[in-house]
Amino acid sequence: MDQAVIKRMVSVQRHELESEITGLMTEAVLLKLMTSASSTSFPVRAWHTFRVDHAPQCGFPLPAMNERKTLDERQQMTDLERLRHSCAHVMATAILRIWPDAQFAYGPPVENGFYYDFDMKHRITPDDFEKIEAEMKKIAKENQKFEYKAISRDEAKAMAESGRLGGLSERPGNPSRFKLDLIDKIPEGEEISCFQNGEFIDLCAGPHVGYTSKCKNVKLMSVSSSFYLGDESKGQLQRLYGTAFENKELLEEHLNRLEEAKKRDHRRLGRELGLFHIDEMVGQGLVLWKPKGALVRRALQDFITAELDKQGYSQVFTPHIGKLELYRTSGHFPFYQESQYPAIAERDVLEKLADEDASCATLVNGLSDGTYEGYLLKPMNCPHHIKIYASDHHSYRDLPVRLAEFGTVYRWEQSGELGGMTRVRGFTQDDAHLFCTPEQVAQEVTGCLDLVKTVLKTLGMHEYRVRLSLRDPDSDKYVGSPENWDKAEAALRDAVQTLGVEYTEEIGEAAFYGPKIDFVVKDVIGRDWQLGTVQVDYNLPVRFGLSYVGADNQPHIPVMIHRAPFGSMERFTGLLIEHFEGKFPTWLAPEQVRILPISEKTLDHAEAAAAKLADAGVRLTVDRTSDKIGAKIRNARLDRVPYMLVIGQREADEGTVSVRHRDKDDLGAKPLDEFIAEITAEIRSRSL
RNA sequence: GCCGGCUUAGCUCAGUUGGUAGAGCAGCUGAUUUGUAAUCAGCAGGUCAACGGUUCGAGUCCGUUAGCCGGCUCCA
Repeated sequence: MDQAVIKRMVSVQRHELESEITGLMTEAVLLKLMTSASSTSFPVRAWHTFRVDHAPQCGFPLPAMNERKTLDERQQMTDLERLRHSCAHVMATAILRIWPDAQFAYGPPVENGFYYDFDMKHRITPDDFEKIEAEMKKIAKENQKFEYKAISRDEAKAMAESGRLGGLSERPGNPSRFKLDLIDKIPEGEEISCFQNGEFIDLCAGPHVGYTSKCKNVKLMSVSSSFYLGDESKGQLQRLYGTAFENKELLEEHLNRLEEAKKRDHRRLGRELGLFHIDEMVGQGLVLWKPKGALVRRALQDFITAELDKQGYSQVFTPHIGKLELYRTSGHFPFYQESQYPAIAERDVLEKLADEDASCATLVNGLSDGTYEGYLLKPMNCPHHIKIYASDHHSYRDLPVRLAEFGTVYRWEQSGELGGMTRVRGFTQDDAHLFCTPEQVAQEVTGCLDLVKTVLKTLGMHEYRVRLSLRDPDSDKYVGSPENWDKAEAALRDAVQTLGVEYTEEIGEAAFYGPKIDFVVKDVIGRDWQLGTVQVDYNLPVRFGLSYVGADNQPHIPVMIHRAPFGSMERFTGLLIEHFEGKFPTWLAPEQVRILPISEKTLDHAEAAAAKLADAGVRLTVDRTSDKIGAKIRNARLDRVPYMLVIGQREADEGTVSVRHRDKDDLGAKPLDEFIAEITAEIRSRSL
């Protein structure tokens, strides 16, 4: 184990021993922590898992590439995947014809196409695409046959050594180092197969289409970098992405869809609709909610707040910072320093160190090991909520205690990770922590899941998947008793089954302190984003020495549930913008009605109608420009305003408004009062 | 953080082989008072991301930095 890691572990364990909560920790946990400094697997993996799984804002982990699928599994490709995988071979052939030094690693089909990872001297840029595509089309025209061959391990190695595997048989080059490694990864006794098309032979389990002529409807999409087998230490490869379809029409349809998708990108719509802004001078990943975006957020928060009131939550407010001591106790400091904004040292400390001419390192180390005290921008809300719980004595009769807050947290995400509203450095979680008895866990989790489901249903978001993350019984990285784990997992499984949606159970994906359920949705360019999450936690209550008095008049440790139905307001709103293409349902729309007077002559009537609508709580504006009615309608539609009310002389005389919906065109004239009744009902019911 | 690409007016983009910046939309002003997706005219708007270099001369070539975009890694 890395010396530095051991050192940090020991320091935290010492700290834990010294802290008053230690006495309340279970013997099992303590023993595990004490013995773990010499163990090779527990602490690092446990902390790693904590780090990966605990945050409500999580992406979805990529499938482990080094987990070798069996031959059978690999050969279960759909026809389209088979075609795309074959295109990857054609692409490799083309690249080798142009740059014979290319070394190929791994080239699977993926959701919307295929890629191949390779290493070579020349750096591919989009300018090269045309050339490569032309060569690929030539290869398709040559109509090479894909030929399967089973070869012995020695043969395979010999071919790779001479550079003929994943290289050009006619122009043997250096050893194919990735292929050599991949051969070693094939279990002894398993068949080693390769496929040859024309001059190109590749180590490959297949399957492939019959001939390269099938591979003519291809398009190279983008080039990027990757690591061999996803391992940073193994050097950087170039990854060239392409897509392919059975025919030209399907390919073009796909490309058109991508163009359409770009138009609903929340970064673009956010700017066009004036919803949010991210300013270089404020800081990367720090979202400024503009007035219209703020209205959307307020509507969402009002919605959640109403649901929480129904379900017996208590809303709380906590500060944006807390003492380092708080995060030393929770365990987040100093382990996550690299993903936190640097700590804020106390003024006295700074003055003292300045007098001593101390170095920055002295300050940083002192803050890390607790010599000096300071504050941290909160990276999560749990510790603050825990302290609210701990500030009162609790009987089992009081539980569950449900503390909710729209809590803003700050995390120093890597700069390359930031983007739009979906991955940011400051975000507000619609967070809550439930403290309950072990017996109450199942019921509380069900309640949380119902809330997530209600939220997603109300917003018409049906395209999500649910992941139940369980522990790996063969691993020793989890804290808590197996009985508690069984209970927690059973409770989560029962709960997720009542959801009535499909879910996947993923062994080994649990947090080290407990299992969890995540809701994952896709953005317009197909990336997975975790939104809602429900997590069961047996660990933090122990670390903070939480307790309640049970029916037996003895102290017991409560179970904590972390949950956030939106995940974060920023991410959720970003995905919502894309989901609705900016056409928010009326209850969410920042501008619900725009009144369009035909001319200035009816402006007074328009203003009178506006006053009545505003009285009824409708968000509206009046278009006072001297544009013609056609232009006013066009502008309102571009702004995605749900309802337009046209008021001309006719309407003024009759006391009506001509209603136009952004999607349904002219709905005809009706009395203003009737429209007000209809739209307020629509808003109240949060109808889609 | 890593690899690659990009950065010209508020937005979308032109700008030949280096010869000191253009359009459309938006904005502003004026005219127009209009019946269901763009009325007309004028005006204004730029240290060509920043800094440094090569050159008689740099938006254009080279370097550094920042930001953005796509991946990778990461996401307590």
